Amino acid sequence: MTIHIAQSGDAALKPCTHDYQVNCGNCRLNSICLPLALESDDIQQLDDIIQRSKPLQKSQHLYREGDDFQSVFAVRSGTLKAYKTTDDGREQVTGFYFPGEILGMDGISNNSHASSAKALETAAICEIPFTSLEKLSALMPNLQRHFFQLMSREITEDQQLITLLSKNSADERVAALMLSISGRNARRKLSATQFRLPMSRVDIGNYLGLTVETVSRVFSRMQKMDILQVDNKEIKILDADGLRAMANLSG
Amino acid sequence: MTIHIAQSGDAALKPCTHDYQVNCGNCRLNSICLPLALESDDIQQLDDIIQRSKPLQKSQHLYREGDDFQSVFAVRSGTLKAYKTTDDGREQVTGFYFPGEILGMDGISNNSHASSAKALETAAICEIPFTSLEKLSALMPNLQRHFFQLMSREITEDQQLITLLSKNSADERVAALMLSISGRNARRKLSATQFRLPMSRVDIGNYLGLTVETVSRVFSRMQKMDILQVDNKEIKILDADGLRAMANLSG
DNA sequence: CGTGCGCTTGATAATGGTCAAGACGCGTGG
DNA sequence: CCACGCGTCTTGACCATTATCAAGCGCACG
Repeated sequence: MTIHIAQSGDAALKPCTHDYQVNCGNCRLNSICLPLALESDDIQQLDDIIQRSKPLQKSQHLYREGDDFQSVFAVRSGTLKAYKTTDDGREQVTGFYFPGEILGMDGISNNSHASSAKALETAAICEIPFTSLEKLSALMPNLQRHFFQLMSREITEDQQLITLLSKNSADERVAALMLSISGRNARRKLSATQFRLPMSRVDIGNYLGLTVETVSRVFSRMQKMDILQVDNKEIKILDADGLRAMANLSG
Repeated sequence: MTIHIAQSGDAALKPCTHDYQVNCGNCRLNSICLPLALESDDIQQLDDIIQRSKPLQKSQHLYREGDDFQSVFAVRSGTLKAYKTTDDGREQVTGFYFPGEILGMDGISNNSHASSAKALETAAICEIPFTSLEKLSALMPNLQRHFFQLMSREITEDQQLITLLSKNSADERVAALMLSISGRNARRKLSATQFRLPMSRVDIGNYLGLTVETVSRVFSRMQKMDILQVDNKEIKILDADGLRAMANLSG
């Protein structure tokens, strides 16, 4: 994320160049991203259709609700949120996307994005033009299978969230989100117990169907119970079992 | 559904035969179901992989959470609910499936069904073995595209439900469900204003994240406001605009 | 050094849950 | 055909959780 600091002066003048070496073959995320389950020849073909442009700055949009759907996107670094705006102006966050995760698949059904996606911090993105992906999928059964699986996972994750919103208390919801982020960190070989939240309390509330105040109160409560150590966005899980107990997850 | 009444005696003895004539080509649902967007030659090929077995009786399961995933299913008649059971025994209904709709796609990601599906009334089902569908998709770009779109639609619908659960009041949730059922009826050329609910109040509550009592109270309120006429499961929409206003939907 | 935004905390209010009782409908069996 | 019993639905009274409103804190940034 901070690769450019030394030369940020001229990076503003011309497209950045450090991405030349990044490809699916050497990306450290390729074991959890789209290339998963592909042979190296196939990875090369996938790589050929992927477009890497310059990083998204914090609060920039990757796409907006209603935009024509052209591509799905893989997060290489940084974090994004996907959200819909209700017509009375409130915001429903439908997901947070960490490195190695794919977003934009909700645009396929109508050839138009059903939600907006915005960077929560500087983010590098791989763009995968969908028509190319479709053609490639028809040729590479493993890729087709994997993409079906990715979409299916999006469905099951949405259903998890549905259950969470419909059946769980404020404490349980926040605990579940903390566990989810912890698990996704672990998948990327980062600390499962200590991390910085990329999103604001408002975003958390809009994701979990709670108000900022409630989210804040839950964090305070967890801190008082010595389950979490909360310092603004810095989170340290002190009692993972306690957190799991608090989440009281369904399955 | 009642085709067999005259000969139900021998239907119990051997497999029913009236299904012989049903195929994707002549199914009256083919304009809203999987064959949509296929040429008639292609429809024939799709038809060849589809299996039609004897109807599911009310409250029988089509599949259960954790079952091996083999197929996705299209509803030909009747209605099903998909649901997950939380480990404290409560039930989260994740969707209702009417004729022409596809279910089971949440099983693709782990090769195991992430939810259970149960018939709310006698239901005829088309079973589509997934490996065959995958192979066929690789050969028929339109089919691949259409299936991607179906999965994407499932995602956007789940996200609608997420927003509903997270942002809307009990009144709004029930109104939105009534409008959804009304619209799906219209798509099948049935009455948009008068229909019989196939699901119980409990199911509605478990879908909308409400208790039975609240659902019942909302129906009473709507009746009092002359928006709906409710006679147990028989619903008549008296004031569609009022209902839309009450739903206060986001988009 | 002020201004603003994000976060926290407190007091109060409302929505929906819980508990309880009764009505209605339906299938079963006498 | 009616009585019974069970499951589903409705209605009421009360309560709990979370939203709302309001105020204050702290940090970043101009």
